[in-house]
Amino acid sequence: MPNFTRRAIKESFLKLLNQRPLNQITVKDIVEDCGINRNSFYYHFSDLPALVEEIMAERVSAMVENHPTVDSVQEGSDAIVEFVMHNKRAIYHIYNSVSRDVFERHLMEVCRYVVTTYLDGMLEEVEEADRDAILRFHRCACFGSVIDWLNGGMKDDVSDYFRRIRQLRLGLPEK
Amino acid sequence: MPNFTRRAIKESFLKLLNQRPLNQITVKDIVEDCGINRNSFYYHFSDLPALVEEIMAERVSAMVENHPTVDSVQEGSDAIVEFVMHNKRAIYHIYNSVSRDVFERHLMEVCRYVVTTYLDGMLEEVEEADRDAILRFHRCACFGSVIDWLNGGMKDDVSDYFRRIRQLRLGLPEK
DNA sequence: ATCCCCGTGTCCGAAAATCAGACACGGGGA
DNA sequence: TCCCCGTGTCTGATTTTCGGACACGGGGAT
Repeated sequence: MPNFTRRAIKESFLKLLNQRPLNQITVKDIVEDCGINRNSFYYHFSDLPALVEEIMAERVSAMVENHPTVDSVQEGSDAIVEFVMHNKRAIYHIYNSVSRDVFERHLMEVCRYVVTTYLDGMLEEVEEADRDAILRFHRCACFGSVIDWLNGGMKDDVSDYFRRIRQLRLGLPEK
Repeated sequence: MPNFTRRAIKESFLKLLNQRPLNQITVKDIVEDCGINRNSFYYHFSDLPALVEEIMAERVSAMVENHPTVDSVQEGSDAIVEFVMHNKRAIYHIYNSVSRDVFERHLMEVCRYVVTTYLDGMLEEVEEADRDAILRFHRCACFGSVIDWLNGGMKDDVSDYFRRIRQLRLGLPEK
């Protein structure tokens, strides 16, 4: 549980990320913000990209843990919406920066988790190849919705996008 | 700035203090809550009363720093009200425990600061002995208001008490 | 082009903080 | 009375943080 410095570094980073884009945040800024020695930063993280990587991975697993039993695609997408809306500004800065790939990779991982957790049980009688295709379709739909929302200036509520997807039920075999 | 463990101890303590009275909180509870070794607690604080003492003192100075230029008794009492209302449950548990004296001592210090900061300038032509008496009266009035509020079950808004005091202007020489 | 400032990443040894493990003490319940 | 549990203290090992230094490279100024 300890390693409070490690946590303080992350908090300072996210705090700064809510103020300006990532490429305007230096290691020096972070260590000065939480008042620690610069070497202590490098003791915990090899460099700044490593910090970004860890935070992204952390958010994914935290979200998964907060919704351990996703028993409906509603709950699943709610988790994604909650995550995205709560970290709105930080996501904006990460997305519009050199670390876009890191964010997209983890976002895709979240979508994969949510979609497979819910849909897998509904596709038991579907052939393996078809099932993979359907899951991939839904996963990419979730992912793309968030990306679209980001590119659209983050104006609308993301949940609208997901609601539309659920209503369409594209790629789902008729019962 | 560092010493994050020290801060984590305080946060855990206040967290627990929002759940149950102080005499039901042990050192063991605190160290387990923030996941540190028990010795690390004793490294930072000699014992639990010392922790209470430091937190109280800290809140006083924080409040003073947040209102560096109290240019009206309105602002001054607002600071007290804000402090009291924001730490409602914690104050309740501290007040109804063995550490009541610690709380009262620091609360009185807050009132002293607020009252003297504002009233001192208004009492320049008053004699030394009278000025002291007037200041003491107002200081104790602020202090007593909070105590009264605590004893009354913390139901009303404390600001009502202060408003009444300001309206009465007892002990203030007529201009 | 050159200089210079600044952040980076790395190293070192010193200092501080955290740890595990033990001990005696005292209060309170069985 | 015995026993459990939290306390407060100690020791030494380990981890973490620190200050200070270094070379490197990019970018702005001259």
